[in-house]
Amino acid sequence: MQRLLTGPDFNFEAVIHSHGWVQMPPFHYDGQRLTRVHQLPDGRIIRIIVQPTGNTSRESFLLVDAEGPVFPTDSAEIATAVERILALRWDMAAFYDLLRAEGGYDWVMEARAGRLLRAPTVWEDMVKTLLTTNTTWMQTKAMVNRLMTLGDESPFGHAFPRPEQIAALDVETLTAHVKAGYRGVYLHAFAQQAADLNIERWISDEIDSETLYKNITALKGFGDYAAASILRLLNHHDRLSIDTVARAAFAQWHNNGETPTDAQLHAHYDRYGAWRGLVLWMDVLREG
DNA sequence: TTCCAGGGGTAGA
DNA sequence: TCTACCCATGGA
Repeated sequence: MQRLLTGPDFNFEAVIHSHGWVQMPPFHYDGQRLTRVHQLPDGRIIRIIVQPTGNTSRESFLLVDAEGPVFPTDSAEIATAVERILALRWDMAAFYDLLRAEGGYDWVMEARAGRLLRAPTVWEDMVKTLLTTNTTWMQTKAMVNRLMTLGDESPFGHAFPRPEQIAALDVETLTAHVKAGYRGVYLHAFAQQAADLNIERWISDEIDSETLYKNITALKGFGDYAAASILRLLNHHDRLSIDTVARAAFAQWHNNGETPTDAQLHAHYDRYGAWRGLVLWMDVLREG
């Protein structure tokens, strides 16, 4: 058990429900505790358990526990994973300053929204994003659930499969097992390239958004929507992830119910500069 | 049966 | 750069 400092502008519930990842393994949320089946670098599989201190959602500490073959020397690795998962180290001050100046987004500051739930690896976030393209959310979850069975087993369930495990399968087997449809070849090709591309380094602040965009869209199956979505999880918000959800949100809040063109979306959100993508996502998350 | 979903690749202009 | 067409899957 360890305690992690979150800072004052952190809301556990807001991060948990910042998008759909919480609905898919290896995440699980029971309403109080976020758990995640986590594979350590040496292959051991543990379950990480995170909950805010007390029963409120705005405490400044998180309680982090782990089950399974855990050693005291794992605490740093676990803390790093949790910081990554909950975007603990994101500084939201500039974002909130912008929204205060712009007006109309008081709920974002009240909810301490803006941080996004992420996997501990770029690989997992990119694979899941690929499986959101041109399909329903229900099918995305089904594909991810089937994909999970290709990862190593543990008493807590499967760990998310590693790139080499996906790459080791032949494309036909992978596609049939996941029922990934035409995405199967993209998934397999990505798995084969992931290590050489050193994608885990893409989390680094040292790589600019434009370079990351070019690297991501160079991969088959990752277009503008997917790249912007992945960049958002990498804390780069200067691109709009335009999909049916974004169009529906814009139609509801800004366009009298009419589906906007991409040009309309760009015209509206460009004023938010480096934060435009996250502002759009706040409109998606906004409730009545 | 047809449409389409948290889109993207490709050929042809 | 822009458009038309194609892509597996499965719920509505």
